[in-house]
Amino acid sequence: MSRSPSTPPTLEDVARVAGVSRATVSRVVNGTRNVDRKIQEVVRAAIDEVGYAPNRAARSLVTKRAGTIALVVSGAGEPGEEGAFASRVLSDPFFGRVASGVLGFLRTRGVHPVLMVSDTERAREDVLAFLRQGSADGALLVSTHAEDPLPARLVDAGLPAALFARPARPMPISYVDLDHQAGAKLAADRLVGRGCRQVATISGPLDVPASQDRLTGFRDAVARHGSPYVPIAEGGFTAGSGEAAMERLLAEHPGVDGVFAANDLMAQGALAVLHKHGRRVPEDVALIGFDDSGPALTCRPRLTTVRQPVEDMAAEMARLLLDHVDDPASPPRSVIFEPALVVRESA
Amino acid sequence: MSRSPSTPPTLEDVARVAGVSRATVSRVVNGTRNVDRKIQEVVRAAIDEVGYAPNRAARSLVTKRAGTIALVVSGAGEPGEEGAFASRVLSDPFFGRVASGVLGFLRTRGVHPVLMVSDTERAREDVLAFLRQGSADGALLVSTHAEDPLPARLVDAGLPAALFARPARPMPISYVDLDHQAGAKLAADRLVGRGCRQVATISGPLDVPASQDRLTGFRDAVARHGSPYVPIAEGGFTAGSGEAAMERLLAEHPGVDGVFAANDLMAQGALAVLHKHGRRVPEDVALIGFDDSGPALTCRPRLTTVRQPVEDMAAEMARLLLDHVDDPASPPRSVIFEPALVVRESA
DNA sequence: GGTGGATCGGAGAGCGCTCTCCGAGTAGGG
DNA sequence: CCCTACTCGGAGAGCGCTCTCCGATCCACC
Repeated sequence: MSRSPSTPPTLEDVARVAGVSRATVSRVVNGTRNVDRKIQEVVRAAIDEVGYAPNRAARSLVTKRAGTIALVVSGAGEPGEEGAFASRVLSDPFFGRVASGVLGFLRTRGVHPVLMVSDTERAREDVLAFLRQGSADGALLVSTHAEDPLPARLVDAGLPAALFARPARPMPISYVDLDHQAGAKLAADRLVGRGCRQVATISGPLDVPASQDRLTGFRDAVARHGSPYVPIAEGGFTAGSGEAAMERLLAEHPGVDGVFAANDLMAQGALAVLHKHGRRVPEDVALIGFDDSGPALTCRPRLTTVRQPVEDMAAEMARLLLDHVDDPASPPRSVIFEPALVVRESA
Repeated sequence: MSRSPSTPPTLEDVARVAGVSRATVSRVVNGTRNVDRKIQEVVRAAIDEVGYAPNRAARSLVTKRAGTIALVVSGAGEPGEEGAFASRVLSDPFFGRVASGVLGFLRTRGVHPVLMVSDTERAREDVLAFLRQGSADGALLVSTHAEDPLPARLVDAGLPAALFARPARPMPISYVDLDHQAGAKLAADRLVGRGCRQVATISGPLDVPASQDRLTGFRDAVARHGSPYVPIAEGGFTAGSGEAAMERLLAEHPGVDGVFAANDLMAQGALAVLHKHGRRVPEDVALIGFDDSGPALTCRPRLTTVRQPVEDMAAEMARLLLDHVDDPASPPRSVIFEPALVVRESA
């Protein structure tokens, strides 16, 4: 127990100590078939005695399962920005919630995710190679922009995968998503309900399906309240882009009294600009964000926002992938989650 | 090329197509020994033709290398908070920067990190088991609290590891760290230099070495300027704890005109409280944070803060680990980085 | 007491790869 | 022309595991 041999103990060692065959030890370890009670105890004692841990490589060589999946953050770095993409995305609390949800689910199944960033063609090849060489059984994909070629490549290669959001183009792949339109409607109803007469929106990048849905959902809901026109300023999901968008909105529509930002970070930026211009929130301008992330709580006033159940969605995504890995013949599935309005001070 | 056989191509298949032996293909793939030019070309053509990718499990079975390391976020979840720890840490932009630095370095070496959270005894066992079964060649550890037992356990088990911060108790293990005292001195000098007469500090949890260092570094530097007493409010590195700490400070020392918060999140909280009490920043109270993270930039006024080169540190940590994995006989090493003051509006 | 079936342990093949050892070929020196 | 030295491809063992097949044992039932 205390002596540490140069080489870790193997099944063979356990078998010798327990006085049984390798196969029997394997059966005890994996719980396959019936093994006599007494023999089980002897084997378990032997395992403890030698400090045995099954060798992952040997096991997956024969089972053809890695017991690992890839958690891929996919997107396009600006050429030459070298790692800035990784930094930006990984520092985004939204990704933290996704990772946390994935981890929370996977730990119940004893599998661990490998973290990968695919922001260049080279990196995409790495991901594909990683999966093809059996290092991971499948991929969980969180894309940050619409034209990501990786999902299609995975489908073409027949590699199991699940996405965090509906792909830009329809393809046979599992995904989880939010009913973004419903979320935007929640925001619109709240804004109009509290008496806003001139609402506007700071949208996300319009090539992202989620941004489009939030925009059309917001527009439709506002239209249903009788206002056909909604000023838009497009942002990039960052605080800085939210500031710029708010400035534009204020310049072009000084009378705006209600703003729906397509995420909290942009709402935070908008808030700063509103403060700067002496507009009180929510008295002069009501503001609603999206995501219910950290910034929503640290803002003053705290943000009224649309909450997506990100952790639950991420867990479900992991479940979809694992199910597909277990039964490769099963068809792709999608699960859509419902958002909820979290009312705080800003609207 | 286009037909997809039920089973992926192996070395054997490549060898057959190329008309050489398995060994030769292996040599070409791995670049070991000399192989005749022409044969190399034939082999490479065959590899492309069959779409060969070396099987990771088979390879690591014989090389006894996983080609993977574990990136462990270690800390104590409050009993029963179930996954909240993971969510909190992974959403922390600081961790995002660490992950990004690690990833940036590892991708140059073709290794990928497995993300693990160890917040319970069970989870710690998982990490240990994961390493002992050879699923990863070593561990990168980011601890959030001082009494983390994992580093010692890794050392005892003889498993390669590197820490992101100096361990609470000295032990033979590699780590990178910041010269926290120097960072705190930077803040103190700035505060005193701009004329603050009554400075105070919001410290991190005092059982964390980094917090202690920042506190003593700040105290010493202020003392060197002639003020022996520095009011302290202990926080927990969260925005909420920063708010509470600032409230206490203001209640007990209404005349405070300069505050050093041990991280940006707490500074952000302090800022909100300062606003609430009608204190202008930096005119009435100058405020300095630590980390130069996202919140520092999104705050208004933007935070003057002490920047740690987190990405560089994380990359170095990964390098230390990989070096140790390559040469297990090499002694543990530590690398200390220098902080820099980033001057913005808050001080 | 004989027989069929169920239960459960052991033997051994083989997963895909690396690497040592061997031997064939070539070249150079005496 | 022979012997040594060096280069480079092939054969084959073996990494640690799972799993199929086989055979031994035991029991129930006729």
